Amino acid sequence: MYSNELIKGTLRTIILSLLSNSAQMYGYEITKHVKEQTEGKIQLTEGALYPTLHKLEADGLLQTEVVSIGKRQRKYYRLTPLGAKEAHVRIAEFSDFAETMRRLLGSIPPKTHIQWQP
Amino acid sequence: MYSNELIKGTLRTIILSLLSNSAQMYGYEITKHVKEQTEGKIQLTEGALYPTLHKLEADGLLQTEVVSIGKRQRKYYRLTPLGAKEAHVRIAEFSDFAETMRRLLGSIPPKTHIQWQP
DNA sequence: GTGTTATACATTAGATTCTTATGCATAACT
DNA sequence: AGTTATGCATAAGAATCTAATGTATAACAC
Repeated sequence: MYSNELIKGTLRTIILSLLSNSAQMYGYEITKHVKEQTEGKIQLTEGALYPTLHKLEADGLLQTEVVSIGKRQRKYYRLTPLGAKEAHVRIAEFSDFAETMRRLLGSIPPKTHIQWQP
Repeated sequence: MYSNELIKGTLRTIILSLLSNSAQMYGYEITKHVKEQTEGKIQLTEGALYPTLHKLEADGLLQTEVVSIGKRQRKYYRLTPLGAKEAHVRIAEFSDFAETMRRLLGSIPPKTHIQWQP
């Protein structure tokens, strides 16, 4: 598990990214998916997730559909067209940010040996 | 300039990393260095920087030395042994985190070609 | 058949940390 | 003489996370 502060600020990006890879997901599903995909290194808490989902919906980036499973209810979220655009922007931004940080931190050895050809 | 939230949580890591690459730096110098190295994409604000420096010092990760330049004063920060350890941990952690996010966001194609079998 | 775990939503008090603004002062440039 | 750069610092308010709590259904084990 990473230090909490590192994950801060990436929650929106994670949600938007997951929803751009699958038609729709519900909250609980998102937490499980992230936990599995990251081998438990990133674990979203409900107290952070649900308010953020509500915020993204209020901002017009997500739309919801409530589906009944027996007597339980799932609230499925999917990207609006605006949300799809935002997802692409956020994903690209994180990629750029990670590269900028890699250079700034400097001391991170590249995984594969790259011979730079001028 | 990246969206503010993306930078959140990386300030400690940035400070510790810079100080592990140079013997000592002062606050203003840190802001200038980060701005230049990132081509303006990351700009630290004083309201965020100084409280964090004070916190790191209070936590025993940094030690200070005030130097007079004419009538002005600079407060130089350097890593304590504990801070040096923490720097390595943080830098490695960010590297790991970035890789985890890369896989999670999926926006970068995997190195090996995967044929999905329905 | 009942205790535990998993599923599924949500809210809240408190803590942390950032933004934006302000304040003070020296030095350099134009 | 006025503007910009250097250099420290604090503070009110905003944003967002943590940890806890709450409610309820369903599955599984024994």
